[in-house]
Amino acid sequence: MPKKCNFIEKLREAGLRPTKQRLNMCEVLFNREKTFHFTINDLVKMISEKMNQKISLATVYNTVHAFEKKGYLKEISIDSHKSYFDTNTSVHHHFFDEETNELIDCDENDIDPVNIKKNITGKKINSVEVLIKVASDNQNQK
Amino acid sequence: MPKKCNFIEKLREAGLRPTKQRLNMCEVLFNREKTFHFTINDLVKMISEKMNQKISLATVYNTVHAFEKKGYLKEISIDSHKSYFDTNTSVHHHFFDEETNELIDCDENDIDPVNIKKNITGKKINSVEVLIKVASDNQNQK
DNA sequence: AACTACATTATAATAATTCTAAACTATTGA
DNA sequence: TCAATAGTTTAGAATTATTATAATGTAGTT
Repeated sequence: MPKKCNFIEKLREAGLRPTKQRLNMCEVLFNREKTFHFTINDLVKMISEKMNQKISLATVYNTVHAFEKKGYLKEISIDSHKSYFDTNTSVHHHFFDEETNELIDCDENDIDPVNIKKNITGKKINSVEVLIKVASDNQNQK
Repeated sequence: MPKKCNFIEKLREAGLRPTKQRLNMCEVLFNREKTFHFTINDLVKMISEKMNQKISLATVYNTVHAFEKKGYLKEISIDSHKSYFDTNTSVHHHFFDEETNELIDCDENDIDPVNIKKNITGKKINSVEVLIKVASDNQNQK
């Protein structure tokens, strides 16, 4: 688990000034065992609760976008109304539970690599993302 | 290519009343050789141009959502700011050109089926979608 | 310490989408 | 055929999510 000083480094390396607000956000986002998914709304709540300190909504948007640009966060878009960010920025896929609105990481071992046989001419592939939408299986209860 | 009467049937079968507006939208969306992708904005423009007739924005939203619910359209979400609809509702994947903002169907032969080895317990898979983000390959020019 | 560039903030502005309630229209059945 | 009714369309208001603005504040540099 990284300490505060590591976040200062982390921000500096990305060319971002280590401000109070950014360090608070780093604490909330990265000072934990497991990576997780959140919406901007979730995050604003988490910051004000955990840090017990006010933060401007604009700052949260700015900082999330700065972090995304620097590769500290990844956006996962489900549909036009559901957009999440992921603190796990490695290449991995997702399950999305359409009933609970829960986004769940897909373990690398649970899915075979996606094999693209033919790409578009003159283009390079930047990313390949699989989204598996699931819901409860009620066949048994019927 | 379906004729107007087919659209009346199509709508009725889905439990939607064949109104003038919905038939116009069917013309614009489904009376063509190839399936295509559009945003709500695109569609509003297309209707007013092609049909030479005014349509309320609210109606376009309502109708697109009704069509989506009935399986006539599928939403493809790229990120929180880019949401497309697809008149091709079959299971297929997409390329997204990050430079031109163009969404391109991935031919079935160009990608191997995605093999999910382990699903979440108690859940059934509703859909599996792959999104391949591409950009121009400038390595040669460098 | 003072300067400069960048950040934060509250608020305003914008954009996308949904709601509302009145007017309209397709369907049903007398 | 015509009235009843249930669903639909509409303009505009309301809502929500996000971004812009401009004043104030802060980090890094000299």
